[in-house]
Amino acid sequence: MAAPQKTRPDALTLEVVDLIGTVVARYHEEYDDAAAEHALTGAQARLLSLLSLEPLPMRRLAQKLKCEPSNVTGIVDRLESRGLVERRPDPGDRRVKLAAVTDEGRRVARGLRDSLHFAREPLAELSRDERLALRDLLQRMLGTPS
Amino acid sequence: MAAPQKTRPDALTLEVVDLIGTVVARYHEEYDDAAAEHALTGAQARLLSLLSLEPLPMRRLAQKLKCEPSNVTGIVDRLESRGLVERRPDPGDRRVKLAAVTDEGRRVARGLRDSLHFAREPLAELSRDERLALRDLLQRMLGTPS
DNA sequence: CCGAATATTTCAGACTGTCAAGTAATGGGG
DNA sequence: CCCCATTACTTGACAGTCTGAAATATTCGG
Repeated sequence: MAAPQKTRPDALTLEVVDLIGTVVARYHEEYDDAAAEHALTGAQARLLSLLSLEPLPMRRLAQKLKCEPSNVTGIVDRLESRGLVERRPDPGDRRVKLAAVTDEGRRVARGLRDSLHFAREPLAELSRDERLALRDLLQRMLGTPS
Repeated sequence: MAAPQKTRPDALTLEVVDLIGTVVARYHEEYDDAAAEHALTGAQARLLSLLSLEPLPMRRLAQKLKCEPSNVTGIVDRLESRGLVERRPDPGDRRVKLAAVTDEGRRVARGLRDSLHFAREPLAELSRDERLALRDLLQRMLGTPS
């Protein structure tokens, strides 16, 4: 794993990498479209989706979104000003602010998830067996513990 | 509008969608890291890679990057100020400006491509047969005509 | 030759992101 | 108990990406 062997990837690998690039592009396209339908940016949609599962401290949000906490402040500000998210004190630690979806935010998050599920359905092209095979291949590729 | 049938996706489909989300996240992470190694942003790296194949009019660049032409102006400006890209007149149409990589830009683009090929090697986990299977599944999923 | 269409740029504005500095609260050691 | 290093969050300044509208130059059909 350590020593980086810069061997030229073969044609097949390049082809697969290219296909993954296409998947990534399409995924984004559809994600951003779904977000835009609800007047959200991509970052706002991701944050809202995270919060729809459970309230989180700002710091945890930053970790999950892989960005600086100061950035999260702005995104939560914008969602809060639209009434989709609210800040609450953490009863256990007064330094902490918990971001939580409002009822309206939950509604929007649900709509977003539905658009996404429907939009992401290039998978409909595949049979159940093929989806199983694809799942296993992706898991192996990602080094998922099976 | 083609009436959207909002059938609930089954658990397997959700699982695959989730895996694809993970792939997308990892792809980005590695792409941005590779770009950062060369002091480029993601957008600059994408544009430079496009141009390393052939010079393109600003208009075409905007189409390929799926953004407004006015946006491309700024990205090319920044690359040009670093000597990685240059603007040339189009001999056939004086309205058009062709963006082209410089020698230095070509070098950086090559370095970028190499980092990427190496970085994107979660595929190394897969055997040749598995990569073949993955390629076919992705092609079917994307409905590739080619 | 004129006017519509096209290619690019410029500008204003919104959002995402970084970093550095500031405020508030926590908690452990003297 | 109090101090102070640490932690959580916010603020402000700045860079980059993106959009949309307006300005300029050029092309091209009639």
